[in-house]
Amino acid sequence: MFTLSEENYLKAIYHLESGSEKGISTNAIAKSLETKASSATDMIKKLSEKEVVFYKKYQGVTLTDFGKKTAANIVRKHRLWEVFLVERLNFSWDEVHEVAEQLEHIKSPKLINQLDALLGFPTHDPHGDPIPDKDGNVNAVDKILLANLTKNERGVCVGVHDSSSEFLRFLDKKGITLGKEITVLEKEDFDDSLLIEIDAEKLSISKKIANNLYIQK
Amino acid sequence: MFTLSEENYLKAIYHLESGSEKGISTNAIAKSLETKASSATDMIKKLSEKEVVFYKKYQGVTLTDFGKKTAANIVRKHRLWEVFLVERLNFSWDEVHEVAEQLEHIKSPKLINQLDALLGFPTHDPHGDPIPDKDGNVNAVDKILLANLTKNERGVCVGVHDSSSEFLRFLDKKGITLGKEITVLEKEDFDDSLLIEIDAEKLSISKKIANNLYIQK
DNA sequence: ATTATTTTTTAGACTTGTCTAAAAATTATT
DNA sequence: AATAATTTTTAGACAAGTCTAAAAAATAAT
Repeated sequence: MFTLSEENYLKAIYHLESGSEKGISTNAIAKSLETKASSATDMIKKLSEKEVVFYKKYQGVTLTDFGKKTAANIVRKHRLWEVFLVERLNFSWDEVHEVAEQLEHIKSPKLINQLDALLGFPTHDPHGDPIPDKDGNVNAVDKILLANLTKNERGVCVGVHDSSSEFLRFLDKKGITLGKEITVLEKEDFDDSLLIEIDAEKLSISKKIANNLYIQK
Repeated sequence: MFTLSEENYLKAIYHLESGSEKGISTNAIAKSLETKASSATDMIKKLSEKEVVFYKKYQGVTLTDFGKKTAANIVRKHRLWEVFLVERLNFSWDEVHEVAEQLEHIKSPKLINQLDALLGFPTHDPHGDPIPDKDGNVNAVDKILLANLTKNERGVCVGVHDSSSEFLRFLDKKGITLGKEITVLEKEDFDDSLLIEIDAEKLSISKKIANNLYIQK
């Protein structure tokens, strides 16, 4: 069994690992958890003892298979709870993160399996992120950043990279939600902004926004 | 804001207070939390600092109004989650306690208000215990122990005193559930056992059972 | 009304998870 | 390749919550 702190470190390492081939640095872990490198080192040693990470001094860490499965299960719980909050408790997608951060640590296999069933075995959370299955497997989808579409290309909005409340509320304000179709009408060389069409209306989108929205062609 | 440990102490004191006029002894608190008296003393001091209990050395503690409200809110959350687990996630009444002990510490007023609404503003948990409202008020019902009924008296089963899994599973086995009507046919002086009628069948009930079942006349 | 027993508190220690400051190792730079 | 800069680790300290053992206070018993 893992403590709250151990679970948070595992989750952070899990997220950092997707998207980098090498071991995860102590500094990266510390930064992502808003703590100090020395604290991260201490915890890494503990996690290594518990055989959820491989660790060699100064070489960073990688999750073991057991570690991956454990971390994926925490992410699974987090995302299932997010679905529950949005679909059953009228939370909006920018309100769920904090609460899910708490709920993900509740220990009860029955609870999470029943919740999964109640929600109809959802595959994605409200931000479009995939929900790992009971064995920790995730269906990777071939989504790309809106910024990588070329002129006249078209796709469906399927996820966000930045899931901060600020960004999500911005999207709400602009009428950009998951499932909507987006067409790139223009790409502006000057500032890399995009002119897109959504709901039959033209909308200008900054580079920053385009780099945080996932599209499926 | 209160730590997990502080919340558990508050809840224990809250439960001990209902049913005793005087201050709650250090020993009683320690026993109910399965810890040592010295630990209880330490925590009592901290709770006193935070003004949720009145405390005078060697005199035991009582909850302040603020403490009562805080504790009642934890109990409210515990019981609402129990209802959710039974009514929405197919838990049986003997499985909910452990999980609710975890869920009761989740901090999100919106979560608990929405959950309350989702469940249709229930007034009692699966064991018949009343759910405090947002202000911490509880509707005390005039329930009495089955053991206190006299021969030929009749009432509806409305709650349990002991809510251990063992006892609850025993009741399941005997077909005794909340809402059922029970009539006392005989009281046996020898061992204080009862002969009751339930579902038009006769059933012999030991003193211990009769002292753990609440009836409303 | 003393003495004995029980309860409560204090004192000091231990664990978990964190921190700062300094030392050691690695990586980057010239 | 040697030095500078950065990263990582170690050492020692601290807060929260717990424990054991001993002291102090309250209660019970003779």
